[in-house]
Amino acid sequence: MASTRTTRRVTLRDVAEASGVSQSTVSFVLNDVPNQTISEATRARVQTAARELGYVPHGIARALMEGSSRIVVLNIERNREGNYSRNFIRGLDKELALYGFALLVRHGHPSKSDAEQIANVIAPRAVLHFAEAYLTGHELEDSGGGWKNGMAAHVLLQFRYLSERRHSLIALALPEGEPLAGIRERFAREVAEMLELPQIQVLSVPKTFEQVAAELADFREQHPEITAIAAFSDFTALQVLAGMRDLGMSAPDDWAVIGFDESEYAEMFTPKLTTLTADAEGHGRLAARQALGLDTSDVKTKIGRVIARESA
Amino acid sequence: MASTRTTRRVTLRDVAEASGVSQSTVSFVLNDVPNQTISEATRARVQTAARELGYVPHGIARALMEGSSRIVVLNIERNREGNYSRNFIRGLDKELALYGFALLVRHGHPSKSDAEQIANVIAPRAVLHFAEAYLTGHELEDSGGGWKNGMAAHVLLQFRYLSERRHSLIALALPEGEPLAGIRERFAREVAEMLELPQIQVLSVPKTFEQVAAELADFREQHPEITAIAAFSDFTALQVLAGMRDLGMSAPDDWAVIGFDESEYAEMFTPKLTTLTADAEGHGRLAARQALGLDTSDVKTKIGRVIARESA
DNA sequence: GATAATTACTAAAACGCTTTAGCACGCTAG
DNA sequence: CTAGCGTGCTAAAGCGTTTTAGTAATTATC
Repeated sequence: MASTRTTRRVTLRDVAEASGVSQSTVSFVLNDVPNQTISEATRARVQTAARELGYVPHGIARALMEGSSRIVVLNIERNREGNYSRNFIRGLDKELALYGFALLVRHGHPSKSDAEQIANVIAPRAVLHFAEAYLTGHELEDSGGGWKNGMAAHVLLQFRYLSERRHSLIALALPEGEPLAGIRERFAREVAEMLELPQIQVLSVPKTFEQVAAELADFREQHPEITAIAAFSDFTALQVLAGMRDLGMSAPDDWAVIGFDESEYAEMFTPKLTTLTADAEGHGRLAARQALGLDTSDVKTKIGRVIARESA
Repeated sequence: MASTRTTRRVTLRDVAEASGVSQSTVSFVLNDVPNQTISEATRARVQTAARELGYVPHGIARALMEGSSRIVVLNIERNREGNYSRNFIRGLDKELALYGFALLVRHGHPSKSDAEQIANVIAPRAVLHFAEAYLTGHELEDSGGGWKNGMAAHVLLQFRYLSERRHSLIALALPEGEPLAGIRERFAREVAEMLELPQIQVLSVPKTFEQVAAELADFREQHPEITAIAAFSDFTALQVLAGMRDLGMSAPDDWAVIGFDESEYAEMFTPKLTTLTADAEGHGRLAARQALGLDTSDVKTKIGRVIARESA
C-alpha cells in the first residue's frame, strides 16, 4: 500500500526526498534530459524511488511549464461516422498514447469561439481536422503504377475493380455539400486517365433521401451510357442503391455500384453492397506522428482491398 | 491592436498593472468571488482593463490551482454510433460550454491504464460513461400513466404503438453482448405489465450478420405466436429485417418491426423501418448539468415520438 | 473616547513541474 | 601553477492562477 492517509499525490519532491537528491535531478532523470551528466548510480536510485512511490507526473503542472498540454484535439464533422473514421480515431488515439498524449475528439463543426475556448481551457499541443488529416500523409505516392495509400488509392481500387469487370463508363457519386468532394473528383480524374478510361461523370447525391430517386432518374436520362457508379462512401452507395430500387433499376445489371468503407449496413442491404476496406487505423497512426512532428517513415500502412459482394 | 510584439499572453498581472490594483483583486473581481468587499469603482476599472487587454484566463494555470481542469470526459463504446449518441454528445457539449467546460470524447473501451493516463494528463472534472449517463436522470418518472423520459419511456412508446396496431405478443430484439440489454429487458417487462400485455419474449440478435437468419428461424419455431418485434436500436431492427428477408418473411405481415433512433438508413431499407425519435440532445444537457453537480430541474426534455413507416 | 467591526484592498504562499544558472570538485593543458 | 573544462549535481526562478492571512483606514458600538 503506497498511500499513507487519504491518497495524496506523489510529487517530484517526494521522489527527491526519498532518493536523497534535488527535484531538478529527479526531473532530469525521469525525463531523460539530454546534456545532463548524472551518474548511473543516482539514475538508478531515482528510478527505483519513483517506481516504488508510484510517481506519475502531473500533466497539468507540466503543461503550465511547457506552455501546452499533452493533448491533441481532433475535430470531426457530424456526418463523418463510419468504419473509416472510427478506426482512424482508434489509430490516432493508440499512437498518441504511446507518447503520453491523449486524444480529445470534438464532434460537430467547431466555431471560432469554440476553438478558442478549447485552446484556453486545455492548451492542446495540436489541433487536427479529420478531413485534412485524412489526406495528409497520403499524398499521391506513386509506387509502380498506383498509389500506396489514401484517397487517391481508394479511388484507384474502385475504378480498377470496375474496369476489370468490363465497366469503362463510370460515374462518381458524391454527396451534395461534401467538402471533400472536390478533391475526390480530382483524384478520380487522374485515376481515370491512368487507367485509360473515358472521361468520368459526376452524380451529386442529395442529402435527403426523398430527392435521391428523382436525381438518379435525371442522371440516367442525361448519361444513358454510364454502367457503373463509384461512390464516395458506403452511405452514398446505399442511397444510390435505394434510389435505384425506387426506380425499378437493379444492381449490378443496370448500374454496378461500389462503395467505400465497409459499413455494417452494406451486407444487410439488397443487393449486398460491394465495397472497400482501408487501413484507417494505420492512417490514424500516421496522422498522430505527423501531429507530434515525429518521423513517419517507419509507419507501415496496409493497402486497401475490395470486398466483392453483389452490387458490382 | 492589443498585442505589442509577438502575441504574449495577457495575464492577470497585466490586468492588475493596467488597473492599478493587485492580482488578487483582479481575480476576485473577475471570478465574482463571494464575501469579498470590493468597491464598484474598482470593479468597473478592473473589468474594463480586462476587456481592453483581451484577457482570457489560462485554463491550465487555473487547473493547477483548482486541482482539476474544466474538462468533462465522455467515454463511449465503439458500437454506439447513431443519431442518439450524436445528439446526446451535442447536447452535452453545448451545455458544458455554457459553464466554461469542454467535452472530451474518448472512443472505445477505456482500459484502466488509459483512464489513468487521461486523469494524469488533463485531470478532468468528471468522467462520464455513455451507457450510464444515458440512464441517469431518466429514472422512471411516472407522470400520469407513463414515463416522461429515457429508456423506459422509449420502450413504452414502442409497445404502445405496437399494441395500438393490435399486436400483443411482442418480442424484444436485443443485441448479443450488449451491456444495456439487461436493463432494457427489465423496463420492457414493466412496460408490458403496465399495458397489460402478455409476457414478452427476448430475441438475441447475433453480431455477425451471417448468423442472424438462422437465429431468427430458431426463434420463429420456438415462439410462433409472436407477431411483433421491438428492437433495441435501428441497427438491430435492420438486422432483423434483413434476416427476415433471407427467410422469405416480410414486415409488417409476418412480424411488425419497430426500431429506435431514427437512423439515416431506416428509410433506405425495404421495407422502410418504423422507428422512434428521442430528445437525445436534451438528455445530453441533463447529463451535463448532472456531471457539474448543478440543478437539473429546469432542463426540459421533449418526449420521444414514433416515426411510422412501413415495417410496423 | 476606546474597542470592535466592517470595508477595501494587498502580500505571499501554493499548485507541481521544467529549466537556467551556477557551484564544487577533480582533471588536463600550457 | 593557473586557467580551463568536464562531471555531477543543487538552488531557485518561473509558468498563471486561486486563496489565505493580514493590513490600514473607516465606521459603528457602548
